[in-house]
Amino acid sequence: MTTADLQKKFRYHHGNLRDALLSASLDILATDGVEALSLRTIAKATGVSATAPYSHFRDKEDLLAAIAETGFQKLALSMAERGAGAKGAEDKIERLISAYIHFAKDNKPLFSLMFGRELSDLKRYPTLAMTAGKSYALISGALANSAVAKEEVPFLTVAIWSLCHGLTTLIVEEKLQPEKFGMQNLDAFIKRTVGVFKPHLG
Amino acid sequence: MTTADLQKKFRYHHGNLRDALLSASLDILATDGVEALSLRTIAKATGVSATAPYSHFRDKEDLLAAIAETGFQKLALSMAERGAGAKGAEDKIERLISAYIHFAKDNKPLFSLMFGRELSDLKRYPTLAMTAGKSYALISGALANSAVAKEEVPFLTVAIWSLCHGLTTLIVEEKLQPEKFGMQNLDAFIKRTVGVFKPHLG
DNA sequence: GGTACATGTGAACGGTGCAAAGATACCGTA
DNA sequence: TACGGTATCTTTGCACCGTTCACATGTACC
Repeated sequence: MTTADLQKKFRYHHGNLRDALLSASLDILATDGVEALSLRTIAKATGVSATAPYSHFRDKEDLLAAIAETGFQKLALSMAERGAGAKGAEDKIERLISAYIHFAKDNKPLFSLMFGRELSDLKRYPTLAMTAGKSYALISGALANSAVAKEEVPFLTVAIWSLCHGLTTLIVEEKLQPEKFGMQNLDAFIKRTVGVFKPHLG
Repeated sequence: MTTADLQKKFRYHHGNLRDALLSASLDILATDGVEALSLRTIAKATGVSATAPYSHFRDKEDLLAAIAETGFQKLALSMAERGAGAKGAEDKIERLISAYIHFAKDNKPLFSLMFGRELSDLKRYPTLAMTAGKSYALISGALANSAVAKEEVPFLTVAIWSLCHGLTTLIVEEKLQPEKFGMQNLDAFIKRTVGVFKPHLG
């Protein structure tokens, strides 16, 4: 650690408390779940007083929204990456959904925060809503580039998105155990599921 | 109010505090949402001390589980009723899903409690899990009575259930506005959605 | 150099779930 | 009918929570 870092560490102003709080939050979230995310815990983990976060976030929900937003960015990114090398619409949608579900499985608490009831009124966070829309746009885009009729795209997007999201939440919140349905492999199950839409993909 | 009722009201033992607490909880839930459901609020609404509920429930989660269970009963009942007069498997599934979504729309806080993160470990509540399974069994049963091949039933059940649940949560938590997708009528949209599965229903 | 401002601290308030100890009513048994 | 045990309910108190307020402390700019 350089002397500059030390100075930064011990001076009154933190330097970049906002990011430090977000980073600490993500750690706590990943290890101890959403219910362990209290402002006091986060502040303590960042080495700062309990009310310091209020200089950077209007209230707790505001901080959670910022966390959720980074989550939506990661989700959209991982979907985009996974869908990049796809061959054909069906393959692309399979990949997008697979990325979606795997992201949820690998980041359970974060995912449940993103879609939970913690963020009550999304209107308060227009940025968040926009970021969240990216994943949706990926599916919609895949359909638009397929043989599907233009006017069918919105409906099919909603249907596929719903199926994907429902499956994900049911799995993540452990309301559904894939292995109980003879689904040895999650991706095989996804492939089969997307296959349901085959007759509609043109 | 009869004298017996008055005596019951003012005597030390409440009579049936457990049910009274549940009933008060459902009221608070419906009017003020899940986040307003505190043990103190519930107790006060029932006219009883803050810790009285602990004679009937192990902890708060235990009480919430009991509430959720009544919710699952109502849900299964309303699905069964709605699906009773169905003609054919497709019609039946349409009706079941329609009942599911309408129940969620008419009981938003209750629904979000039933499927939220408040009930962390379902293993603690075997009764709840059983009751929750009834709705699932209705869809599964409809498929079993259709022309669908036996070995296809579990997969299709999961797929339809996921689609249904995903659509519902996205609508209820206002992540999706049906009218934005040219869905003037929710039931028309459901009909169209179930239509996706038509080629698979034999 | 001084002043405005952003950023942090500390104490305090009302709310929460919950444990522990005590009071009270009911119920089976003598 | 009297009694003792038990289920039920109250009171008190603790630790934690989000949030507000008055204040302290650095930073930046004229």
